Amino acid sequence: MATPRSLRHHAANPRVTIPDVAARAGVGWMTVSRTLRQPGSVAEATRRKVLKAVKELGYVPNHFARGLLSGAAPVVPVIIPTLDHPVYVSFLDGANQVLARHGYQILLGATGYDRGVEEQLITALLGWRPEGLLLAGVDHSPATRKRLKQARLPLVEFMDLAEKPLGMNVGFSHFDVGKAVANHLIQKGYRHIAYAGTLTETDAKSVKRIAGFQQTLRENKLPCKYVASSTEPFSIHLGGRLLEKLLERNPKIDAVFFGNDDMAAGALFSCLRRGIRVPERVAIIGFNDQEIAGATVPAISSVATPRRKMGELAATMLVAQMKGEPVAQRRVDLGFQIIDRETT
Amino acid sequence: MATPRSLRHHAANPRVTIPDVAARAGVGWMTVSRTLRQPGSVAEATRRKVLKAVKELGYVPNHFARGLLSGAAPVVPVIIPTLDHPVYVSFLDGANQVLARHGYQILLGATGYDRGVEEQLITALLGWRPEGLLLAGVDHSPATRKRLKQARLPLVEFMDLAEKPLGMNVGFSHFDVGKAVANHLIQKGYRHIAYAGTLTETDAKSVKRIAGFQQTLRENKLPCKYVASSTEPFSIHLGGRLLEKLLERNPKIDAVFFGNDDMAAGALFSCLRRGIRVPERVAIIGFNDQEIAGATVPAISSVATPRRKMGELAATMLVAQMKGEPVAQRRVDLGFQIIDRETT
DNA sequence: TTGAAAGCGCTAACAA
DNA sequence: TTGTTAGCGCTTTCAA
Repeated sequence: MATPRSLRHHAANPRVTIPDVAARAGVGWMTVSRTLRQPGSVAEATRRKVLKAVKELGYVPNHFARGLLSGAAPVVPVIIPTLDHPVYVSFLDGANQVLARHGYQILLGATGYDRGVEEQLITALLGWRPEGLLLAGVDHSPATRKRLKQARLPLVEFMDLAEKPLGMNVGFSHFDVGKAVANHLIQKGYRHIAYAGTLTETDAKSVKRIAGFQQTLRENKLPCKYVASSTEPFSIHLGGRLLEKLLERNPKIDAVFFGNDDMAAGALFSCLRRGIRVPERVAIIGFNDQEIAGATVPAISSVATPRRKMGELAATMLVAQMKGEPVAQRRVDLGFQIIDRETT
Repeated sequence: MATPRSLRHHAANPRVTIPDVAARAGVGWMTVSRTLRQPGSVAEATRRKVLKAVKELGYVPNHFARGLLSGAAPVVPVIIPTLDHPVYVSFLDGANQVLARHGYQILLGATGYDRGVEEQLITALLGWRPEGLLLAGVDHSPATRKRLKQARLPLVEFMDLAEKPLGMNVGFSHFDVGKAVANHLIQKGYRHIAYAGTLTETDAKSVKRIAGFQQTLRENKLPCKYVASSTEPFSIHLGGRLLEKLLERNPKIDAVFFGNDDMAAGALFSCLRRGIRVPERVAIIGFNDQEIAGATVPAISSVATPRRKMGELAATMLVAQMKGEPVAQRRVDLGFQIIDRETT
């Protein structure tokens, strides 16, 4: 019986298989397979013939057949909310470096900050029987948690810290970031401190950052209700608009913590254009310490977060566990660092 | 015979299979398969039992088995030089949106601008029998070209324009960008015009851009040898250093075309810090029109390139061909646009 | 050093 | 409406 037509989505490539190579090389079926896997156990002349045929025909081993036998594929899904944020891209890049070096391929999944999508994505991706999984964030739907537990595969949650990680965990505490930034600004003498950002209610990490931030303000008897947020994706320009809105509504505001450096930079540029002095009139601090923060004039204060390193470490830990090696620490707090520059 | 142990890389998840589900649901083998594929052809009660078992066991269909039957997988490798460049990330994001919507998964490949790596990557990725392929650039090694021709699968080369594309092609002419920028600067009255960037000899697109740029200068009897380049990855700070080097070596230089906006911004910031007037003392123009270009004070002139749209279009064309639909235009020139702002 | 046979999980055809 | 059979491409074991 030929391949069922209904599954043949399209007139495809001439699927070269081992028998094809064998025919071409004038050798037996198994000889080809063996030449490819254990070249040593095949006569020199035979091997040369086989390799020649492989090359001529452009034979590429079919991962499906292998995967079906082994029950697992050298792929690692990386699930992030969006590619439209340099932080996740840096993570991805770091992880890719390490995974590629170990022969793993990345399957990309972007959830758009939607838990439903995350759930579907994970289910679909699990169908590839990946050896491991890299998952952004530590707050997932119950269904997702259950699925992941059932799958029982090596996995690393990253970008945030979990009390009870599903598998391994690499990140830092966003709540602590909020606290640290608030304390920093208070120490510097600011008293009317605002937060500006996006996804202030959707993204668990933002929520935690804001919670730590506001709690600290409250503990210091300072107003903590100055918040500007937007449902549109963050951008440099949005930062400017958010700052303008904030100052308009509450002229007393003297410092603003932005959800990331792009928005902080936009706020700074807006001030530059409108002649608002930074930090004299209003202080600005960003988040993530992207390169732009250290480059502007004046340079923007920020919070350094180790995202590339996080990617490398998460991948390294995952690889170790996939290979069955012991992993010393299953939960790593990478910390963060406040970078005090010219805008605070 | 059990699964061969040597292929079992590790103690893995308890691979739930259709027979497992069938046993749990107390129904036959095929009934489960059918419930999943054609729910209509199964009795209501049976179906409920099956779905219940599927849920309880956390069954996920094994893509390998399907792939083995159909000979192709709903995955699309996207091969780019690096994730460390916003342009490729935007493309990736655009492509991912479209591909995800059509049920395709992205397999990520980063070549690091290395043709050898590109070749290996493509070979490995072809083993997944992807239905299609997205490939950055149009300049590939002969071996790569041959492999791709043999594979005979739908593919789109993007980011640049090819005379003779391997498959489909979406991009714009980097040579023309170079010409246009040179003409623009000449028209504005600049006479000592430099290029600054990275990968000036490695990346075919840079090479073409510079060629068009220098040819135009030459045609206008202007010096065309002012070039500053670096082998390190581009960055905002590098832009500053490159500009400083250029002005030091050739004080006559009155305009610089940067290989991207990050470097242009770095150059601008450097000028701001050192009190060099832009554009009076030196004009600056970037490339790609990233958001930063329009946001700085003064705003940076640049060349707008349609990278997200390119990703969406490339993916759309690919999907069409993968589904066997006709594709009107197999080679699309998306063009570019010079954005004249305050730095030129 | 090479060949033969079995089976990984699933689905399409056919039969009941 | 459900069960049976065969086979996708490959690797492993066992036999020659």
